[in-house]
Amino acid sequence: MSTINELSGVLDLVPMDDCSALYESLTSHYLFAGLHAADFEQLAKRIAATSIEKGEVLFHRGDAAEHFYFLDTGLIELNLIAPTGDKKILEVVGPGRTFGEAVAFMRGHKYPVSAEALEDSKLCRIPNHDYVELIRSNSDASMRLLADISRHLHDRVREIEHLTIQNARTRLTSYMMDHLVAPPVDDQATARLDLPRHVIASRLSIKPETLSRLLRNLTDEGIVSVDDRVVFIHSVSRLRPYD
Amino acid sequence: MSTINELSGVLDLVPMDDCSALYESLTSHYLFAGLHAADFEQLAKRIAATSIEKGEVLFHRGDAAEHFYFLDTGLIELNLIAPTGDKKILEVVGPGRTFGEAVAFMRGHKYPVSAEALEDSKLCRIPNHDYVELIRSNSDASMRLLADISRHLHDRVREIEHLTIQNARTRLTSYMMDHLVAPPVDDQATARLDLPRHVIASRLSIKPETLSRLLRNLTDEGIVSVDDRVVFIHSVSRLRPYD
DNA sequence: GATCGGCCTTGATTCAGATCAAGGACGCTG
DNA sequence: CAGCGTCCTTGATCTGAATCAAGGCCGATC
Repeated sequence: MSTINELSGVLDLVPMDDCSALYESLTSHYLFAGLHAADFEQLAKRIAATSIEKGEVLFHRGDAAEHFYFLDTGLIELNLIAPTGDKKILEVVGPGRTFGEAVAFMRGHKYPVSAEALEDSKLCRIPNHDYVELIRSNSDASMRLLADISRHLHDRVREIEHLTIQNARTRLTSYMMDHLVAPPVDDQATARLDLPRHVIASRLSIKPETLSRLLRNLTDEGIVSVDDRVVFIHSVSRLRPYD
Repeated sequence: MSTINELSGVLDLVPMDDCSALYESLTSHYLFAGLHAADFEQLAKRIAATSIEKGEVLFHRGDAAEHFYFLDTGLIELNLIAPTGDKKILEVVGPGRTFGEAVAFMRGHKYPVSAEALEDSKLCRIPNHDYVELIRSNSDASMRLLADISRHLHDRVREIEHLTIQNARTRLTSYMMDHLVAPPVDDQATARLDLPRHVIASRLSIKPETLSRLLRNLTDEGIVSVDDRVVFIHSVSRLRPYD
């Protein structure tokens, strides 16, 4: 699997300001919203729009990290890969979100994860250096970035909690509760499991077989009904007895 | 177990500037080193020195987080506790290090972990609000804090990697390599496991019995010799075959 | 509409690590 | 130095999830 970096000669890396819709959605992101218009225009000149196809790898873990990314359309997975080939999906990033922004401050400036497209995606590539220089003189933006990275940190702590003091079943039920289409009413709710089963399994650090069996158990116990990607939860309190 | 907060009436919360040695070590910490002397003096007025005994809990997960801490002497564990009572030690903090500083920027301002003293400890308590106000006007300090929190984030990602795509034995060997007394020479090295076994086990997310058995296996295989807290590694390359 | 190839499910079996249970080795205290 | 508690080790057994192995269910392609 080749990376964008290796291929950048043939990829459509266009200046971002050629693309006004993208410009709009970027400026409304909280990491850019605080910037002065003139400053952002300067930065925009260094931002490139690009796209990658499903299955392509945007960057590998360990690659030198010169940029972070804003996802316009599509879906990107951030993963870790074992020497044995086993893969753990840490996070699935959807449109309107950034990723890789914390790496700018890490020693060594290497990506700690790989990024691979789960679907054809459009994104823009923001140079770390220029962004950092910009926020250095903008304390509001710095505070937003601090909040952003702290939230990531908190999310990782929660993940470690799930992995260590909870089991596979609880991880699945947490995942469901995080993917409700609406808040529960009358102890009932509906969740959309809007990703392929094997992707959800990897996010939960289980095998697809185990995910399948857990869903079967919950169904047999009368707690949920599963219809393809939609899970109807008959009893939230039975699904999450310790909440 | 009661918290410092509940007990603060009886605890020796003294103004930090009464204690010049502590003052010294604080100013040399990288989160404070960048501050102007005058600014720091202002902040110091709001910093309180305190101490807690082994086994006491400094704060519980979920407590409102108004302060972060600098550890002067002693040892503090940051842990997560399951409803079942199982405990996972996320990190063991030693003298000269801070903890809780990322929480200032988290939504809700609640500690995501608990902090408990592994040994009698002396520390100082820095009010989040004052510190944030100070670094807001100091871009160098902001950048240092960003680097600090990003490093924590990276550490958590590495931990997730260990938990998901590696096994207990590999976690132990990584831990050993992180606790060498000196760089390996001639494929040999010495590690100090300077914590009680059950603490190391919890850090590695295994049971003490498993840790004991893993050390036995490594010994039986002739890879290490264990003498109480000192582990002599006869062959680093056999200990870590994939490095 | 037959064939193919992904993706998911189901069943049988295995395995890493947990749990349960029993000592052993100490450092303390009286 | 006897008695005790804490921590660690060892052995036997159990268990949650992985692995191995078949099918089943599509949707795509000719």
